[in-house]
Amino acid sequence: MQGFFRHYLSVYRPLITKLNVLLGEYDLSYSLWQVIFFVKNNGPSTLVDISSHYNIEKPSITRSVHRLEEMLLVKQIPGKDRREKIIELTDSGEEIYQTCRAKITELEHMIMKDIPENMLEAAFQVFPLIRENLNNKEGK
Amino acid sequence: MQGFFRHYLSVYRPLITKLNVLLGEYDLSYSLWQVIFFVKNNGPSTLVDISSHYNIEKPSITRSVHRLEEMLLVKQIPGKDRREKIIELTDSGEEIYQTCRAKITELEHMIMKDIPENMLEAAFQVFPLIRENLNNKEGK
DNA sequence: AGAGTATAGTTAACCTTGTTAACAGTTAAT
DNA sequence: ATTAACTGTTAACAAGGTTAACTATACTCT
Repeated sequence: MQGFFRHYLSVYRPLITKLNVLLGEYDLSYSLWQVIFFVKNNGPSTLVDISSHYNIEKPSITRSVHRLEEMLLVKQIPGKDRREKIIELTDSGEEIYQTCRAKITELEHMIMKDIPENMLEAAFQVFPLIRENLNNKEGK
Repeated sequence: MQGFFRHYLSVYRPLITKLNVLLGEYDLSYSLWQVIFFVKNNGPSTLVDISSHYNIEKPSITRSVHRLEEMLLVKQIPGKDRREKIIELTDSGEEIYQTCRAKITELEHMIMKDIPENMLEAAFQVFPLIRENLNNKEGK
């Protein structure tokens, strides 16, 4: 099983490139998409929510959110704690989410074409386990 | 099987971070390691060899190779075509290859701990197939 | 043999996306 | 009431990719 990382990583650049081309049509990139995706699927969120979920430092999230605000895909809503900035998708944010989501799913299908179901299944399940192990090592 | 990309990508940052910490002990990073790895496993190579294997543009490879030369891990050897720059590992390059290779394999084992063999096997086989599909879409 | 074309590598300028450090404003704790 | 902790922002930086333009060398082909 030597070479696991190498095999894993060799997929990364072609994949992220394709995703960025796809999202680029809507002036998005995967890093922006991640924010949209999170807010859509977790409801109104603070920057810390997003930051800690993806393990990305706050300044990076600040930047992404600012861009999404400029693009009017995301807006701030009032909250009790006035330190926090709570954001949610705007209507056009929702729209673009649906569109991109569909396109990404389509791409997923194309990429998994002709690959046996059971293999994909197994791979699919492996990722969370690996991430678990990666995190555990962290705390050790 | 929706969410395949997301699951895949959620592993990337923790993994590459760990690798970069590991390699950082030897003043390397994964991008430099890729060059060392390629040259070790493919014998003396030109920058174009490396560039086209990883689908990374030449200037990026130029930069990496220059760094490795400064670190004396890689050296140029004479070739017939005087446009080409053919490089191979130096002795200390070989040494550091062996060391890092061992460390990476060790990390691989730790990360795959307690994950059923058959799942890993399947995942392992899936990566090349996915890359294939990604590339085919390219040419279409 | 010479003109034009193709290829290898380099340099410079730039972009994206991450990081740290320092700070302001707000809330919580003692 | 002070002090401590937390949220978000800004600024400066780093890694690692890109494109465009260039030099030097090799190849092609009448």
